[in-house]
Order: sequence, then structure tokens, then C-alpha cells
Amino acid sequence: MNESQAIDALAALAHQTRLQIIRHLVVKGQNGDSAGEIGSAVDASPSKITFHISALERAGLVGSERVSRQIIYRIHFQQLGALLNYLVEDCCANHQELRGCCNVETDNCRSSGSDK
Amino acid sequence: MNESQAIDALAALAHQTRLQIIRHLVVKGQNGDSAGEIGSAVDASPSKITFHISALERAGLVGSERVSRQIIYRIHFQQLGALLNYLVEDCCANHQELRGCCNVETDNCRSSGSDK
DNA sequence: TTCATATTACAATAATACTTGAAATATCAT
DNA sequence: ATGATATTTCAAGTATTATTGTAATATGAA
Repeated sequence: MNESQAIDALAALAHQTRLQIIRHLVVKGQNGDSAGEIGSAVDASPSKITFHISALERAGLVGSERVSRQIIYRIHFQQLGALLNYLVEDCCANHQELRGCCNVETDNCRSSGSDK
Repeated sequence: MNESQAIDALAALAHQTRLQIIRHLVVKGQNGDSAGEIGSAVDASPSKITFHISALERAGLVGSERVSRQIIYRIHFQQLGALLNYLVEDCCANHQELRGCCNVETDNCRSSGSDK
């Protein structure tokens, strides 16, 4: 992931409705969920759902597949993970103090305990 | 960190200039750096720097302190770490597959290897 | 006090993002 | 074909965010 992709992903996550969609799709896992069901779950109108889920899809955070009349959306854990890696490693240069401030670790430097 | 704080932090990070500022301040560490020096480092005008660094400060990602004529800004690793924790634990419910897709781990569930 | 430096605040504009409702498309069932 | 369902597309309006240049404030030095 490069800087531009990271900015797109961060902007996509920086909205209540979209964060709710992500949360919902995380729970649904590999089964995913249809646009309509997602809309009911997060209490958003059809066009609102299309608007926000398109932003998530453009950022690579979710994928879609048409199944009969419905379109099924699934979370892309890989892209979410890539964003976390980018923030810790590329953006924050694997800084020791960041790992000291949260319970997130990387391959390059693993702390022993955590102060969550 | 709650959802609203996470959205503010994500929105603050979702901009090229602000991401550059973060990167710069990570390198500067506890010494921090003045508004003017930050401006030179990221090639942004004074008022641009004030605008963007204010957004980062509102989101709690940086702190400030006046020292004589300058204002010194420092990164808040704690808030950055809190955001990472929020994404992994609250938003993504510590989902196994997220940890499988990146080299980020949490206290609650630590994977053995990584597929970075 | 006067001047130079460092930074912020403000106002005007431009650019993006969001919301809403109506119309269009795609698929399936009859 | 016709009608019903699921979703997207579009257009209009509103709101938010970003940029630019200028003015104001705060501090220190002469």
C-alpha cells in the first residue's frame, strides 16, 4: 500500500455510516451481506448505502458480487490489514514509542508486554 | 477511544499534507518541531500549516507548547496507538482473519507467524 | 518604543463530500 | 410480456473542507 491508497482508505473509514457498514460486514465475515440488508442494519436509505459502500469499494475495503437480484458485499480484511501495516511501518517508521502506547505489534519489533 | 473520536482521528490522517506532518513529527520524536520548520519540511505555507496542524491537534494526534516565539508541536503516540487499538478491537472485533492478513497483533489473540 | 520574527485568525473563494428523492437498470417470477 | 424486487444512477441542493492572501497577535531584540 502506498500513501495515496492509505489516504483513500482512511477517508473511507472516516464516516459514521461507513464505519457501521464495516463493523456489520466484519461480523458477517465470508458470507457477506446484501446491500438491502446492510441498509436495514445501519438504518440508511438505498441510495445512501450505494453512495457509502461505493466509497468503501473504491478504497478496496470491501468487495462485491451479484447473486441473482442482490449484490453481496464482503469485507476485505487484507486491505484493512494493509492499512494498519502502513500506519505502523511506513507512516510511523515502526517507532518504538507507538508500540509502547498500544497493544499493536509488528514483525520487525515485538514488545514483551503491553500497557493497553 | 470511542467511535466519534476514531472518526475525527481517521479524517485528520486522511490528507496528504497532514500525513506528511505526522511522518515528520514521528521522526522528530520527543523534541518535536516548530510550526515554521514543519512548514519548510512539508513545503506548505504558514496558514496552510496552521490549518492542517490544528486539525491534527483537534483530533488529539499532536500536542503543542509555546517556546519563546515558536510553537513546538509533538506527536501523540498514545492517541495514534488508541486509534489502531480501536480499529482492531472495537471496529473489527479482534477478528482472526484481520490478524491473518497483516502483521498486527493484539493482546487478546496473538498469532504465531505472519504472512507480511 | 520600535522593529523583526513566528504564528495564528480571518475572509473570500474553490473544491469535495453528503443527502434526498425520483428515475433508470437488472433480475426473477408469473 | 408484465409486474415485483433489489440496487444503482442522476440531479439538485446543502454542508463541509481546503486554499490563498492579508491582517492581527505574541514574543524577543535593539
